[in-house]
Formats: sequence, C-alpha cells, structure tokens
Amino acid sequence: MSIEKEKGTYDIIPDDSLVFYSVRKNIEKIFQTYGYFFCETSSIQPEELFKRTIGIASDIVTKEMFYIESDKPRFVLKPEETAPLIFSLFENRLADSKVYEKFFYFTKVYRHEKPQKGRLREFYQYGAESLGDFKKERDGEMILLAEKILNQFGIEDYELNINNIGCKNCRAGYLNLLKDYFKKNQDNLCKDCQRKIDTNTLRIFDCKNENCKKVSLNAPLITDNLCSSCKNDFEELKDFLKENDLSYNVNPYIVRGLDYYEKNVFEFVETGGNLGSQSTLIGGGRYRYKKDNVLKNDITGVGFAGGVERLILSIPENVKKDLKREESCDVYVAHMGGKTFERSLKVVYFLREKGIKTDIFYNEARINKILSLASKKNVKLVLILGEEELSEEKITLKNMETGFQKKIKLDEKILLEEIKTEISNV
RNA sequence: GUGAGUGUAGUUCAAUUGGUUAGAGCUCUGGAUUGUGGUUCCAGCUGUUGGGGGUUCGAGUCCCCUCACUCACCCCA
Repeated sequence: MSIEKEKGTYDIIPDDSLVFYSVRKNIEKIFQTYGYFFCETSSIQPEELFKRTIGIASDIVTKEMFYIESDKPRFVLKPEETAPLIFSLFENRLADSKVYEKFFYFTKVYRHEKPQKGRLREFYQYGAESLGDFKKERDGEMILLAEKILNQFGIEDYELNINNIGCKNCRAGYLNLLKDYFKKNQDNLCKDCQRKIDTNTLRIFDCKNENCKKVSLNAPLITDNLCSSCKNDFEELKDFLKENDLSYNVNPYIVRGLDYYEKNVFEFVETGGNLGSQSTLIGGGRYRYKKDNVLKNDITGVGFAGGVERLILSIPENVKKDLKREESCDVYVAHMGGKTFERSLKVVYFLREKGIKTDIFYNEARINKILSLASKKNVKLVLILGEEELSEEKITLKNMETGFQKKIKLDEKILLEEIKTEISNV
C-alpha cells in the first residue's frame, strides 16, 4: 500500500470486530449494573488540562502527546479520560451532584509511544470514576467492579496488587526520606538512577540493574511512612477486600504515573504471559484534583482505567468464540427463489419485528451453499422454505449445533414460539 | 526515544555454500451432492519474495538505505 497508516493504530473489522463489539457491550452492561452513567469527552483537548493534572514532569506530558495544529491554546489528542471528564463534570456543575456521582467511559485515547505488544498509539480505555469523599466502600466497589469485568471474560491469570502512596501530609516527607537514602548510597547506583534521585526518585525501584536492586532492597518503604490517616485508609481497604474474599498482594513499589493519585491505589496484573512486558490490565486508585484558578474546591474520588486491547489479548480463545457467537444472527433463512423467496421475506420481517436477529441470503443458491454460509456466520438456527415446504404450508427448522431438524406449520406465531424455545436451549 | 531480531500466497511456514519456471499445509473457490453445513474425497486460484538501490553471468538468499512488524528497555492501559 502506498498510503501508510500511523503506526500503533488499527482498524476494527470482522472477525475481530465481533469480539470487540461484544466486549464493549458486556463492559457497558456491567457498569450499568453497578449504577454508573456513561460519559465521553472530546478527543481534542487543551494541552494545559493534562499539564496541570497528570503533571508537567510526567512521561505522558513530556513526550507522549499528539499535538494538533490549531489556534491557541495548544490542543492535543487526549492521552487519558479521567482529567477531561472531571473537568467537564465540574464545568457542568455535576462534580458534587448526588444524582450523578458515578460515571463510566469507553473511549479512544492517544499516546505517542513506540508500539509493541499490548501498547498502541491509539487505543481504547474503559474506566470508571466515583466522585466524592474518600470511603473504603467507594474503593472497594471499584475493585470489585474491575474484577467483575475480568471474570466476565473468563480471565483467570491475574493478580490484584494494592498500595497506599500517601497524601499531601506524608508523601513529600517520604520522598525526602527516600532521596536522602539514595543520596547516601548513590555510589552504588547506575548513572541512570543517580539522575533519577532528584527528578524521579520512585522509579529507581524499577531499575533492573543488580546493584540498584540491592540498594532498593533496604530503602525505606512508603507503607512504613504513612501518616495515621493514610495508614487507617489502607487498613480499611485491606479489611474490605478480606471481607469480600478478594485476594491481594501489598506491593509498596506500585507507582502511579499521574500526579493526581493519592492514598489507596491498585493494579490488576496479567500473569498468563499474554501481554508480553505490558502486563497491567487495569490501574486505578484515589485521586485529588486540587483547587486552583479553575476548580473552586478540591475534587476527590476514586477511579480506574483498563486497556481494551490488552483485555482482549487476555481473553481465552474459547471465550472469544462465544463472544463472536453472541454477535451473530440467531436465525438464517434459506429459500429456493420465486415464491419461496417472497414468503421467506415475510417471515424474516416478522421475526425481526419480534426482536429475533434474523437474516436471509438474497440470491438464489443451492441449499448446501446456504447452510455452509450459515455455519460460517455462526447462526444458531436455519429456516428452510423450499417448494416442497411451501406446497404443504410448512417450514423446516434446523438447529445448526445439534443438526436436529423438524417441519413445522408455516404460521408466524407458531414459528416464533418454536424459535424461542430452540434458541434458549442453545 | 534507545537496543536487538524478523519481513516469502489471505494465513502458517519451506526453498542445498547465490543457480533454471519460488513450493506445501490451512483458508478460499468449484465439484462429488441441481434439498442439507461444520467431517471426507477430488480439482483449482492466489506472489512485484515489504519497498528502493548495489554486487553478480545469475539474488528470496550477499551488501547499503528505507519502511513495517516483533521483542526488550523506558513507560503505562
């Protein structure tokens, strides 16, 4: 092809689109079941928004934004959905609404990174925000909800990691403590890490260098340096998870890359090896949008985001097959042309009117051709209306899974009942 | 952004130290079966070997450039 696409982008077309679409519907259904309301903001957002929320020093802001040619102020393709959504809710006076306080989204986001497995430049994120006071029930529901999504798609190889990254009262103190520790030991750190001491202290924990690992091993941990409020919040979350039989690991090294996170944070990590080195399925936690010249008060809440493509990569093949089936027609009608075609169309229109997913092959074709097509389309039932059936005022109903078939009276109401019972058996 | 690897049919992979017309499975199309699919059998289609340049009598194979993908770092969903 002479026209090249942007790397790290892809098109959603069959068969994969069937899985994608089913995943989307299932996710949205779960959110609604938990009382969350759908939202989606524009893909085009002011750069300023992300600078002030996810942080001027964050990787996303410093090197991963797609800039759009436009008048001032500079606009970017949104790299995440939380900040645009929170600001939109604030502008529309919904940030402290009691009617609407829980929101979900399913939207495209953009990050200019080098693509690899599980990492794209344009990808979908699903996520939720629950605005209001910090409460263990809010955090807990978020985690239950996130896990519910993984379970819905038969994903079993994952771990839940939690941490508390502190708040304005204890976080800065801890960082200073950590900086002092690394400065004392900087001779044993690699050059990269020496540079990180002042700019990106926490990232030293991620270094793969053996010497750095050794130094990190004895470094002070955030979990040992929390203020009483954070400590209490963390314990409450653990209690909640225990009460709800959720197993978790405390991972004091979890770092959130976005500045607005505070206190309890969590991550669902894939352990089945389906995501290569990009193992994070879902990341989330509590956050605080500090009051400034735009926000009149602090906005607090808890939320999470998951990558749709990573989720799909983690879904077992047999589950994907079922999802595809969910998206295909229930009934496919085979006719033999002429009057059988005319009569078949009436059946099709009737069934559609009754909410049965029904389709028909417009052209005249041999029966084995149509059945083969029906099989490829994953339909559950085929109705056959040939000259033979028409002359007896009957229609053949064939279950494509079992192969069982029977002739029934060519009467729409009787047909509908038969179809309903057959479908519910599949 | 840094480093490494791989690019051959729709797809998964072959092709002797460079040697003639680049092959096979699956998919696909048609038939066996003009009223029974998913199994089986038979037949058939599909390629600027990612692109460009170079070396050579001769390049899928060697060299250079470029692009794409993959993996890792980094980071994150």
